[in-house]
Amino acid sequence: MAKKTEEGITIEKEKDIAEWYSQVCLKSELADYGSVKGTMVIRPRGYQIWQEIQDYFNKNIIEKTNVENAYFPLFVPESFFKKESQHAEGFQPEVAWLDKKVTGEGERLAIRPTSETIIYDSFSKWIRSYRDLPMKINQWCNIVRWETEATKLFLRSREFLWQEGHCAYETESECSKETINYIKLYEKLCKELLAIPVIVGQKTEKEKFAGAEKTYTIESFMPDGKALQCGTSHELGQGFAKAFKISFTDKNENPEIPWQNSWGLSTRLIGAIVMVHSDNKGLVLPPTLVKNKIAIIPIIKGEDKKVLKKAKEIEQTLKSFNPILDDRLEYTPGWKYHEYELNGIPIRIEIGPKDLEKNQAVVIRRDNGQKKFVPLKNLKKVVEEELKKMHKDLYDKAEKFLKSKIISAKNFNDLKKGIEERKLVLAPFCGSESCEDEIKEKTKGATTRCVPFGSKIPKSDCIHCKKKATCEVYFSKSY
RNA sequence: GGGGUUGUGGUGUAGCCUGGCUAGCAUAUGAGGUUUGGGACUUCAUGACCCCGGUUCAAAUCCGGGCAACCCCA
Repeated sequence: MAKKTEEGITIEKEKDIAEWYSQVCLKSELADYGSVKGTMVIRPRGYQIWQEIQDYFNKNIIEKTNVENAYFPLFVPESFFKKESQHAEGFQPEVAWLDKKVTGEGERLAIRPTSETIIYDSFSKWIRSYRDLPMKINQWCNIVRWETEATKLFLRSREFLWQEGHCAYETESECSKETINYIKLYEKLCKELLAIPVIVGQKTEKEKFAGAEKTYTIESFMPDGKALQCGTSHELGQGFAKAFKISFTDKNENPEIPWQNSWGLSTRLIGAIVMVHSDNKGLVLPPTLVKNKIAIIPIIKGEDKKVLKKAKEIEQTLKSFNPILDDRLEYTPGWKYHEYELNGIPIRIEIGPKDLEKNQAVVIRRDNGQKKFVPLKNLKKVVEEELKKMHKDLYDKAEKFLKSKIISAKNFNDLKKGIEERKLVLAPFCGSESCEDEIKEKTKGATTRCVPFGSKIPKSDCIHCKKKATCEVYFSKSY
């Protein structure tokens, strides 16, 4: 049973989204601030969402693509870390180190900002023959990236939870194909489980993962006009394999180097869900993510026991939705409505004396407040339908929003104006890192999000430097 | 990286400028009573000045340092 909360959300999403976001996360009891700067406590309600994501992931991605879950150590020796130079350089600014004084050993230890290095050290011992390939490993773990900038619950914290998949293949083509497949599976997860539409594409040279040849990404767009990277899949080529001396003997007894990819998504997704779906009453969640999909609220008058009896019958009928029957007498129905709205319970069912007479119950949807008077015999069917509809409606609404924010830029002014208006701007681009830096500076913070899948090489010139464009890329501000 | 704002019971705040009584209010929490179709009422109880130092007869208030949070800009 939910505990009493002080009050609801006191600021509107439209007025101050940063404050609103914090309030929703804290007051709906998804998370709390940790005592150490930049850390967060994921509370049971938040962790439950993470578990739903894990369940979906293990069932639909890990099992179906023959990946095995495992666990690797938290600490990465500095010597491992330095083996792949681009990787080391890229992550260097945000790694937290354990000093030699602490370790008592000859070298510092990094607290993993990602686990390529320590996992590939194991791969070098485990991979001997083509018969060992493909090797496909995933781990669920925590990660530390010592951000110095302002942090935000779920979206940017120094420690977070994620999964990281690491695979090694015999051939480049198999590796490429699978790298793309994983990003598409992430897209599917966002749609089916989170009701969040994303743009799938490839990162530019500047934005790709340190040490990767190609990085694919899914990008969602937040109501405040900032993009949020929701998951990535990296084609690593043979760089790490060479650095970690991973090799195998092929069918013809020749020594070969395997091709690798890695892919991950994190608790950041929980932040995306809050941002995209929730409203001024509090949390709104796609029903798939919620264990207790229904709150049943009996309206009890005096000594009358009939209503409560009926409410208990309804509880039994709807058992598969794990309903909460809130028969507490110390709170008024109105109070309970607010409480379950704040906490994002998808459907509320009210049953009172008036309903008893008509043999019905009142079904209210959390996302749109829609109220339906439903004959008791149809209750289960209606609830089932509404839950399904709710998921679709949430997705459709978010997709409509996303589409409304996308514009195409023909010249640099369009781009600048679009960024000022907090849009997601598609523009022809040369692909150079320095050009990207200059655009960021001139637009006050626009970065490239991705080159969307299926886009063609434009015939026009780069929106900024006027050299020949090599791709069409989305620009926006981002988290 | 640069700038700004703010730290008072569990939570949100008043008081600070102009130092001085028992640190006020709301909400939450515990116990009791009355209630129950959109955050009911009531009685009693519990509970706070971020940390360290300085000035002073006297510091929540003034000064210095630290720590933390939030916001804006790069």
